[in-house]
Amino acid sequence: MEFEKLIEHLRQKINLTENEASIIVSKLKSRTYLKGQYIVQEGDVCKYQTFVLSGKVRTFYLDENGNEHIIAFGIENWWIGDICSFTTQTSAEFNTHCLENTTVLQITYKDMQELYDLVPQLDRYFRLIIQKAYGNMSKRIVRNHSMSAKERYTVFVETYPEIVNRVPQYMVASYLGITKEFLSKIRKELTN
Amino acid sequence: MEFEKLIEHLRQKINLTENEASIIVSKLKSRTYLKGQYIVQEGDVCKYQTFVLSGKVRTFYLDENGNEHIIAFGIENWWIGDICSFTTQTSAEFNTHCLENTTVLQITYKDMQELYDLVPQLDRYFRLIIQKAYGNMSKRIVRNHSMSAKERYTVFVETYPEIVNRVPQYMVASYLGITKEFLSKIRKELTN
DNA sequence: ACAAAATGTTAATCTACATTAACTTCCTTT
DNA sequence: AAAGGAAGTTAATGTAGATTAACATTTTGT
Repeated sequence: MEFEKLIEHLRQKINLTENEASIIVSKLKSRTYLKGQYIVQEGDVCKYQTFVLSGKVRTFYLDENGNEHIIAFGIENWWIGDICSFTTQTSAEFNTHCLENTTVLQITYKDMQELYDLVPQLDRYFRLIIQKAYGNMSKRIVRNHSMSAKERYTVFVETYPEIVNRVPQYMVASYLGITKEFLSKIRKELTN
Repeated sequence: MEFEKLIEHLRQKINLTENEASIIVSKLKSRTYLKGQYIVQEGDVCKYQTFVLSGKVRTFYLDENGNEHIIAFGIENWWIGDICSFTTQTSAEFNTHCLENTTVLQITYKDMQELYDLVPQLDRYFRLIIQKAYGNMSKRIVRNHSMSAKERYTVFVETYPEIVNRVPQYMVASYLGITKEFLSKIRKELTN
């Protein structure tokens, strides 16, 4: 069943008794969003910790000039949303938007706090997950400062081949922090 | 005593019994590094989780052209080092270098794993710490993509006034991802 | 107190990438 | 299958910030 997919995912990092697994399952809600719908909107509080079962989303910031800046993509088996907003239950600065019909599992803030007390291993699981994400963010900052746009694009293609082919090019450009026109030029140079 | 400073710090986020506190204290080693010494060097494995009691450090990446890119500063009450290297016990890509004589508390990788089992609240503590750091990193990426260097400098000055005045300007420039010459120009414009 | 090193400034020139705008191709809806 | 919108391309021009190099100032070690 679909809840099992998350439990399996958790068990790659932590041990869970059957009882603990069923406690977690009891807090999960499954939901499907349609392409174009928002899971989190800027200004709202991010209500759920959200795990993607299938589909594809992007998390982006909208600046004062109305330009989008993509912070992250999210596909199968990724946790998504505005972590900052969720953990502090304050209004979100970021938007999480579905690029396809997307099926997710969600846990409310209150349930999540209870879960952390009922299943302490979840503290460990999320510590491990976020440690890794933090390491990746650090490296992304370094790359932004030390590499040219062309090099960054090449690294992105190698790191996330499954994303490059599934999202519009202009979103890859936004993720890399360049314009779609410049990415287009880079791609032309790379094919020659 | 100096170990108490860390315990107090932990108790701002989690509850610790006297027994748990003394278990943690039993794993701590205090050490002083001199100005100019390295706590972590690129290529070595980051051996310790390190908490700064006093002093000041920077963590930077050295690119292939020999340019430094500062990822983070670290002062009193901050955890520092190369998280990626520590958590995977693989060789570090980053260097952590003392800008002043710096006194720290350190826990080895092995002791840290034992501590997580003996004091499960530590999983929570580090989850909370890293969640926050991750949120800050996300915002830093957004600012790098959406704001001019002048705006980023202004935000930096407002956010970390205690750092701006205590580190050389060229390091602030490196942290912001610009050259020292350009930062000099920005500062001149801002004083007019 | 002095010399040497580290840090900071200025200004000219250069370049990676942005902006604009016109055009093409692809995708969706009916 | 036609039409309209979304996505991608091309090319000219503009600009934020890099590079270089010479010089000024501050800090440090002896």
